[in-house]
Amino acid sequence: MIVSTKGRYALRVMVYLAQQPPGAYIPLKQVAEAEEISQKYLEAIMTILSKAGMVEAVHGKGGGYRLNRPPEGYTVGSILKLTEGSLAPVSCTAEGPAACSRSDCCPALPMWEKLDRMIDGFFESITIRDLLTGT
Amino acid sequence: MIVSTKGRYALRVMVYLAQQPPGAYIPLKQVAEAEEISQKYLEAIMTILSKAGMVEAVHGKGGGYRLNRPPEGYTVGSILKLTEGSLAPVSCTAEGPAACSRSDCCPALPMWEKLDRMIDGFFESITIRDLLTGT
DNA sequence: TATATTACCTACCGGATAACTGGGTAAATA
DNA sequence: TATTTACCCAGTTATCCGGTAGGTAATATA
Repeated sequence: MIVSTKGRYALRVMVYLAQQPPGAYIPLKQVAEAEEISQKYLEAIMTILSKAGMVEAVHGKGGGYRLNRPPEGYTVGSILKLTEGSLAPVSCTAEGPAACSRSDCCPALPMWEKLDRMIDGFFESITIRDLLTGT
Repeated sequence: MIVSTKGRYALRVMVYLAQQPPGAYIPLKQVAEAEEISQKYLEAIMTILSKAGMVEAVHGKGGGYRLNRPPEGYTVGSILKLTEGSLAPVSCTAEGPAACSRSDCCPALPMWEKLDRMIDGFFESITIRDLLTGT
């Protein structure tokens, strides 16, 4: 599976936050209830997004999360890469120490690389705004 | 991971068989050694391909496997779908009892469906011959 | 007929990962 | 000071991937 619930939950939260009054901080509890997602599980996901600067977090009463850019400022790819780690559909295209030992003679490698680029281009061409408007 | 070693091994075996003398039956042992793949693991994969009519199998001495079509008669997609079961990058596009309960209001569903079609089209447009010739 | 060679079948196993859950601590407000 | 929130860490359960072990059935050759 190329995209787990982790990444899909992250997208749903971003879309939900984009639909809230501008500037308002939304507590996680509200998001979890509205989206019917385990609050505990969401905590881990939101912390990733927060640390990466995708959302703004405020502790304490009246706090919560909010977007710090307009919805078109987030590509789907940027969010998925954060939460999923990678969008690569196969391990064959890994470089460095994890590289495949047959990469220099593998007849399928060019295909995997092409697929990699295609998927990356696909997700980078879509923003949270596109998801909102159904474009 | 959208394509596991199972599917990748299957592709490598098909490419290997395509490179052998036409009509010859190749024992699995030879394939496993040449491709450095666990023979036992390959057995399970080849049985799938054989049952689906992708290769011809002959028992006993002098037996083995061979292709029953020219290399361009096999799409990469047809082989991967067999061994992987599905090429879907997310479970969101599943239908029937496994369908997502939020499918009627999910803002991301159209995106997943589009990705599904894109990946399917990609793999169906490539044949074993393309892998052989590097086209 | 006996033996070697091959495909095929069933069952099992260890490790990794996904998807949570529980129990805290730290920061901010009322 | 009490409450509300984000954040941190450790465990848990189930699933699946990749592989192994030990057989049986089919075919050829001596």
